[in-house]
Amino acid sequence: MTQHGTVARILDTAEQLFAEKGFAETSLRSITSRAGVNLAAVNYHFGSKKALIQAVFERFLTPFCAALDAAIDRRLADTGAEQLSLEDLLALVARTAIELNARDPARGVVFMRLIGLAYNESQGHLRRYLASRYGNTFARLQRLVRQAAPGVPPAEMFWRAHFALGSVIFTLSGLAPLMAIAEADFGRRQAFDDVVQRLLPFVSAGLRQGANA
Amino acid sequence: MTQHGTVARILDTAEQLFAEKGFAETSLRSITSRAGVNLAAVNYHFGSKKALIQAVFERFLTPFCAALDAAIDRRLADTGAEQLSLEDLLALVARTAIELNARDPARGVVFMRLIGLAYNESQGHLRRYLASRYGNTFARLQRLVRQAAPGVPPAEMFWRAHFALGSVIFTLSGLAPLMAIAEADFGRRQAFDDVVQRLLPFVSAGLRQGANA
DNA sequence: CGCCCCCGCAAACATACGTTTGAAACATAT
DNA sequence: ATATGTTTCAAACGTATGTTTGCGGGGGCG
Repeated sequence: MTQHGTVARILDTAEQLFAEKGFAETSLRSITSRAGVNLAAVNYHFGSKKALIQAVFERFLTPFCAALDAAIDRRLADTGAEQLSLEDLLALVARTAIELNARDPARGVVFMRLIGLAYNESQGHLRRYLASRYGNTFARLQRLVRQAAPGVPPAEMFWRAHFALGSVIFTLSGLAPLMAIAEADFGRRQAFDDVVQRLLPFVSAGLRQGANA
Repeated sequence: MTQHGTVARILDTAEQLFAEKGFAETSLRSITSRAGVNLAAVNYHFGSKKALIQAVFERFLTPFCAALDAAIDRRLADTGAEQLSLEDLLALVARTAIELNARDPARGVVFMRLIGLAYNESQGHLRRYLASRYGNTFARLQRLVRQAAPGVPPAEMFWRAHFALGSVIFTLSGLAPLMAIAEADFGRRQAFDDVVQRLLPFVSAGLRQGANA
C-alpha cells in the first residue's frame, strides 16, 4: 500500500486482514507483524482494537459518503429534476465507489466484505456506530430509492432495499471464491465488471416490480 | 429445548449461541455453562470445537436435505413433468424448512443465520465441508432452477442464483434487528411470514428476468 | 461380587490474546 | 546544547480460550 507512516501502514494492513479473516479472528499481533510495526503501536495510536476497527471504516466511509453526496447533488442539478431513476442511482453508487479508489480497484470489493462483516456482527456495536455516523447519507439514499419506484408502498420498499443490499453485500463479500467456482464451471474467467453488470439488473428488477412507470 | 441427554443439550445451546454471536465469539464455556453440562463434555463427545460446529450443521442439514429431496421427488411425480416452476421450487424449499421444525418455527431462521456465518467464514473450511457433504442436493436444486428459467444462459443463472441466495441469507440472517427497525419506522409489527411473502417475489423477479415464458 | 466401559466432574495445562509499562530513540524548538 | 513532547520498542501482565488429565460413580454382564 502507501508508503507513509505507522498509522497508515496499520490501517492498510488491518483493512486487508479484517476483510480476509473477520475482526475477532484477526489478532493485533498478526496486523502489526505484517505491517512491520511494533505491537504496542496500535494501542498507542488508536487506543484499542475496537477503535482501530472504527478507524478503518472511517477512513473509507467518510470520503466515500462525501463523494457520493456530491455526485448525487451534481446529478440532480444536471437533470434539473428532483429524483433519479433507479439505474442512475445504483450506477452512481457503484461508480463513486470505484472512482474513489482508482489506484486500487479491488478496494471497493474488500470494503464490501467489511460492511458485510459489520452487518453480521453479533452485538451490533459496529452497526450502531455506522448508523449514527453515516445515517444521513444512508437516509437520503433510501429516500431517493423510494422516489425512484413510485407506487411501491414505503414498508414494502424498506424490505426490498434490504433484499437488494443482501445480494450486493453477500456477493461482493465472497467474490473471490465465487469467481473461482464460476471459472471452474464455465471455463472462461469472469471479470469484476461482468459480475456488477449482472448484479445491477438483478436488483433493479426486484426493486421495481409492481412499480408505476 | 428438548429434555434428552448431554449431547442434545450441547447441540441445542451451541446452535442458538453460534447463531447469536458467531463461531469464534462463542466460547465452549459459555455453551456448557448455559447447557448445564461440564466443560469437558464437548471435547469428550465431539472431539473438538470444530467438530461441534460441524455436528450442529449436520443435525439440521441431513434431515433437511433428505426431506427436500423427497419433497421434490413427490412434486415431480405429482405433476408428471420433469421440471418445476420457480415459484414451486422456492415455496418447496421454504415449506420443508418450516415443516421440518414445526415445533420451533424460529429454528429455520436461526439456521439461516448459521449458513450465512458459514459463508462468511474466513478460510472456508465449513464451506468446503458443506459442499462435500451436501453437494448432491445442492447441485440438483441448481439444475432445477436452471430448467425453470429457460433462455437464461447457465453462467448468468449461476450468478443470479447467488444473488438470490444473498438476499435470503442476508435478510434472514439479520432478521431480528431488521424487524425491530421496520416496526419502529412503520408502526405495525411485521410477522415472519410477511417478510417471506415479500422475499420470494423479489428473488423470483430477479431470477427470471429475460427468461422465455 | 468383580470387571469393564461409558459418562460426568473439578482441576490443571498450554497457549493466544488485548493491553500496559518503562525506558530508549527521535524530532523539534528554545 | 539542553529541554520537551512524541513515537518506538521489548517485555511483561492479566485474562480467556481450547484441550487434557485423573479420579469417581454407576449400570450391564459374566
